[in-house]
Amino acid sequence: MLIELKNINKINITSFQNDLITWFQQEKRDLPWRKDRDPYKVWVSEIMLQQTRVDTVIPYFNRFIEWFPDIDALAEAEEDKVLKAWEGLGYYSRVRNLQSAVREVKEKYHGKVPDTREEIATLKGVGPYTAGAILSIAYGIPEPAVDGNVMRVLSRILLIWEDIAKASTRKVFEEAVRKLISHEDPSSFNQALMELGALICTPTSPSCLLCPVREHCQAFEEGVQNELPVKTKKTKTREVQLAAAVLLNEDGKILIHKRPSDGLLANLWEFPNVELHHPIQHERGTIMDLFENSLGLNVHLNKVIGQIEHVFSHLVWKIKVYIGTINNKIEENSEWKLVSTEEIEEYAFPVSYQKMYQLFLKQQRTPK
DNA sequence: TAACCGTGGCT
DNA sequence: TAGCCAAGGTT
Repeated sequence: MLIELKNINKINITSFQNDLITWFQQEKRDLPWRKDRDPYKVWVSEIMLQQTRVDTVIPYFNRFIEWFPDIDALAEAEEDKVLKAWEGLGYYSRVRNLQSAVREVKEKYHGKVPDTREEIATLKGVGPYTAGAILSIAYGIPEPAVDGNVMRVLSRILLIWEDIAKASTRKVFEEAVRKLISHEDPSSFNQALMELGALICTPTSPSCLLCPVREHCQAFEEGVQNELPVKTKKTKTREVQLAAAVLLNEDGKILIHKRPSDGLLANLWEFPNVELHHPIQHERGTIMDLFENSLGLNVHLNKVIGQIEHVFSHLVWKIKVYIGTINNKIEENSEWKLVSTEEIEEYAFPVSYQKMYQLFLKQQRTPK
């Protein structure tokens, strides 16, 4: 760590801070979470922005703040409505953790978001980056907020060759930021590093000729900006075969199921489905048996209406989609619901099952 | 440490 | 197109 950071001595820190912050003040994007420094809104935006693009987040952020304008509103909301607000954003545990943490802030901290790293970092879903982001942006405290942008930018400026895919590497950059950060304007400094990474110092083909801190950049000086940062490749995804069905009862209502409260897509809704472990199970009759065993209901699968391939970050679902019927009377409870096509809009589904529902609607429009 | 946890845009 | 990538956190 010390060996890497010797390159900090080559930086004129005051000049670097000034060039970076001046550029940021002139060029920063007008984003909805930059309208004020409300710690709650900063917090919501930082959670949404985790592994998610700015353009994707903007409409979600606006609607989320409209539905849940403050800590009280989110603390008191139904989880199903909170998940509906997050529908399509991905990484759904983020918002369940956020609501849990907001409730803790309401009860334990009288509704005020903590302003120390020790306290804020204990909140669910608030890791080292998010803690630093809230502390610096909402409270003006000079704490590092090291995300992928910051590691990319500083790896180039300081010529740091450590693998940023390794979790332990983040500490190297936090130490660097602690030495570089402006104590006059920590908020602008941290945001400027990220903004620079997003707009200028991009992963591929960085716009060095437009860069406000080019003269401080050791990678540019050596012509190796395209070799940084060092990031090892991830392992490839595994494949899961599923059969899923839109099942209608005698009244034309659709059977839906709430997923378990942990693991993939936790607490989101889905259509009944079974995993196909062996090739032999791909016969329709066998799949019907699997459904009946899994649901404890008399199921008839009418026909296949399509095939869906859905890619997650670490696995691929290949879903054979059926339309079918159920004869038995079903007891609705917290886990199983029979819903009309109007009522279904109130439930949060992952994108894979939204695609499946679109297949069903298309089938309804063009019967036989 | 490395796997898990989503989605959509880009090359 | 298939892989890479984006303001990470949890286990």
